[in-house]
Parts: sequence; C-alpha cells; structure tokens
Amino acid sequence: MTNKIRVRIAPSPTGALHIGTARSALFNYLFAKKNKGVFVLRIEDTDLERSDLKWVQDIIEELKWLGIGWQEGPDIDGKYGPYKQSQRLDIYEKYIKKLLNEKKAYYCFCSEDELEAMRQEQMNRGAAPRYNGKCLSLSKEKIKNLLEKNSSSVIRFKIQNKKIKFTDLIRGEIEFDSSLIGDIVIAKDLNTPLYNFAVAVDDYEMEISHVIRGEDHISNTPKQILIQEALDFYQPIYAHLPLILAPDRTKLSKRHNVVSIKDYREQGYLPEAMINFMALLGWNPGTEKEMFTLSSLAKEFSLEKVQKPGAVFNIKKLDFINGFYIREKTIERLTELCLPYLILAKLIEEYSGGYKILETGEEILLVTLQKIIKAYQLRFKKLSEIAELTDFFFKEKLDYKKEILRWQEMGDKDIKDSLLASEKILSKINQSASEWNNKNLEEELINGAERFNIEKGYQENNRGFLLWPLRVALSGKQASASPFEIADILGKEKTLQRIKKALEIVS
RNA sequence: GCUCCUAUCGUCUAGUGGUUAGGACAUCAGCUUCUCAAGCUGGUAACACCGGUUCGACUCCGGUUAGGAGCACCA
Repeated sequence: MTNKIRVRIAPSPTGALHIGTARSALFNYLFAKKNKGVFVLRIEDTDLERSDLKWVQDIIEELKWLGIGWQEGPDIDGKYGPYKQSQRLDIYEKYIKKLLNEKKAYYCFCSEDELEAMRQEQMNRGAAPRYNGKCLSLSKEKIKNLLEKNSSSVIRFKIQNKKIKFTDLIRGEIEFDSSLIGDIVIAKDLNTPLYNFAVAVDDYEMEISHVIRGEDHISNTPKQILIQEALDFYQPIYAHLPLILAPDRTKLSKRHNVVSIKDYREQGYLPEAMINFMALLGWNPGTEKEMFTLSSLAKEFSLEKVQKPGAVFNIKKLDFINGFYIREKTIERLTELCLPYLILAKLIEEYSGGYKILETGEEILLVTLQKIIKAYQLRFKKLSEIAELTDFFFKEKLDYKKEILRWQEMGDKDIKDSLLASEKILSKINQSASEWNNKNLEEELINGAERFNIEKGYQENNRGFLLWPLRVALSGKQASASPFEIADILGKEKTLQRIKKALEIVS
C-alpha cells in the first residue's frame, strides 16, 4: 500500500445514479481533494443479469453534471487496470484459486431449497441465519466428481471464528463476532465473483487507502476484513457515512421517493444546489456558513465533522438553496438554462439561430427572452417552473375569470374605468426604447394611479385600483411580475390589445 | 428473531461539565408592496426517559425506550 490517499466509489450499474451514491461520491471526492489524493470510479458490474451499459453512461453523465470528476476510472487510463469488474475476471480467478488451494474456501453443492430450509429452521430457533458448513468436509474425489457432473455449485469462504474490530473514522471502534456470520459465498464459480469478495480484491489491487461509503455497508465490513486477512491484504481505513433518509426516517427508496440525480436535473435543480444540499446532509463546517461551492467545500471538508445519525432529506431546503443559486446566475446564463423548459412546454421553438413563438410563429429576440426571465428571477425555485409562470407572454388568448380583475371592493363599472384609464395613459406613450420602457412605464402608471384615485375618491396611496386590473389584464394571473415589466416586454400593441380584451370580459 | 448503528427545535445542525442552548430551512407576525416573490425585522419551537459520576450535567458512564440499517448464489 502506498502512503497516498486513494478513495473510490463503486456504483453498480443497475439503475440511474442514486442521490445516496452521488453523496458518497461527493464526500469521497472532497476527501481526496482536501488531502491531495486520488478519486477512483469503479463500476461494479459483477451481476451481469442486472447490469446495463446504459446505466454506466448515466452514472458518468450525472457525475460530470455535478462537477464531480475522477482521476481514474471510465474514460481515463489507469495503471491499476480496467475499472469495470466484468473486465477484471482473471484477477478474481487468481485469488479464488489461491483461497481454494489454501483450503480457505470450498465448493458447496447445497441447493437453494436446502439453504432456505436451513435459514428458516435457524430463524425459528432465534439464531442468526448462517450456513451450517455442510459441504466443508467433502472429499477431494467427491468434489471432483460433482464438478465433472456439472452439479450446480458455489464457492464459499471459510469464516474464522473470532472477534473482528475495526476503527471507523466516523463512528469509532466497531466490533463484530464472526461466529455469527457463517461461511459466505464469494463466487458462483471461478469466473463469477460476488460483491464482498470482488470489493476486497479490488480495493487491494487499486490500493484504496480509505473506504468511505454508506452506513448500510457496516455489516459487510467484517466479511471484507476476513477476506483481506485470508489473502494477506492490508486493511484500508473505513468511514461509514450516515444514510439519507426519507421523511418517514427510512432509507430513501426508489419506490416512494425521487432518488435519481437525473430526475432532479430534469426538474430544474442546479448542480450547485445539489452539491451544496448534499454536503449539508450529514456534514457541517462547524461555523454558521451554509452556502458552499464545490471548490470551497473541497477546502473546508473534513470527515471529523461528519454526523453519525441519518439525515432526513428536506426538499424545502433544497428548493431554498436552488432558489438562491438561481438568483446568483447572470441573466444570460439563466436564460440559457430556462430555454429548454420553454421549448419543452411548446411555448417557443428554435429556428435558424433564433427563437420564435410557437403559437404565432413570430420571432422573439433573445434579449426579450432575457427580459422575461429577469422579471421572474426572484420568483421561482426550480427551472421547470418557468414555463407555467411565463406562459402568458407567448399566448394570444388569455384564459381567466372576470372576477380576478377585481381589486378589493371595486364594482364592474369601476374595473372598466380603471382599464380605460390605463389604456388612456399607455396610448399616449410612444413605442420607442426611450419611452416604452420599464422605468418610464412605472413612472407614468404610478402617477396615473394617483390621479385615478383622486378622481374616483379612492384612498390615495392604494395603487391597486389602477395597477391590479391592468396587471391581471396583461398576465391573466393573480400572481405575476409587475404590470410595468410585463407591458415593457409585451410592447405597446399587445399591451393595448390585452386591455381591450379585458374590457370585453368585464362587459 | 439475531447483529450492528443512532438519539438537541417539525427538518438539517452548533454545542465536548457551568450558555438567556446558537444558526439555517419551514412556520407565524410586521415592514416593503398592485399581486406573487425577493429582501429586512421580530416571534413560536428542542436536549427521549431513568439511574449513576460530579459542587454542577445537553455534554461522561450504565440501563430503558424509540428509530434505523444489515442478516442472498444483489450490490
């Protein structure tokens, strides 16, 4: 073993990258960065039945999206050989044979039914279910015979009865009694290794110094340690991370929760937010600082500050953090990020280098799109929300009830008067950049609102009598950006059209 | 059932024998305000329980209770 810090994550490609795996990756990555070590990505695809190349792609894509890079692993040559277990079969075979020769492992011909019955009987007795060692003393001839007959068999590892102690960087000393474990299956045959065995071999072969993984692996650790000892391997240092929990405090599962990073990305969560949020789940800097970029985390991270108890996944906090990073974006970048969602919602489409409104086919300039996004930058938490919030900019016909045009105790006649007053003010303003802009529109309309209130005998500073019906007429919504921003973006013609429509609706 | 792990506001957490138990999200109120946000100000809200140790325990020890994870020819 070198003195170098070498860590890894070892996902199995049996599904989309899970948020728990992503957080393990983050913590390993940060630990490596902090200690100038190496972060390895190893693909654990020993289970060919369940593994699929498309999930390897997903793991790679999503880790890259998060900004978590590896120094050794897929796409990158390494001196430790291939990083997919299915390409390392000869390595495992060598060690399986070694264990077999040294009588530390043996063939087992018990049927699954037999094993199931054994387990049941032990459970009923209140004992820990474990293999009873039936095939341990089979004679050489008998084994040879059965193997030649192609009887189905597996290879078991002989568990030494002893106390196994190891130090966990997060939890301290952990002790297991190996007599409770029973001889585990380490391979189905010489070419089909199983998890606990493959992990022990790979961690050794890849010179992994620290194994940082989820708490759900604690009970695998003694098995792996025993295999390491039998093979005369060094023992890596362990650190078991607290689990990410669902609101009911059980392990986050695909069945009841959104767990894949891909889904969060598609919902419009930013990688910065995911990283910041995942880091805070089970770790804190010991200060009151909570907002972190990946690189600031790499400086401040330490395993000593990792929590012991599991952490409940709080989506509201993720939303808050995501909103924070949305507000941090430049408007150019944020618009770029939002565009796909507007396209997906069939509001706009891309054409020869520009964009057009899908419904009317009219061109919409990038600067206009940026104005729209800017008007909503403070108003959304997930990118996917942008379409519903801003759809009225791209629609000809607004669909709303007359009732929502009403501000406080206004009668229908009052609403009409209000809209007519707005119309009068706005038609006097020229559609030119120097006049028809947010600032000037605001000035004119606020002055107008005061005049309108005096005229109608309303309370003077209650601008809603003019502004509310106007804003609803332009947006069709009870909640939206200001009428000034909207009118500015819509332009004079559409603004006046929408006021006319509203007047029709009141009548 | 067995093994292991865990226990501070609803949630994420600070705290390492003496604190008005701090922060963040959420929540509530106020300010701002045409609305919704954002922002600012303030409020409500926690040491699971029982024993020790100690002049003194959220903090150390033991137990109880509760929760979780693991117990495959999956990883």
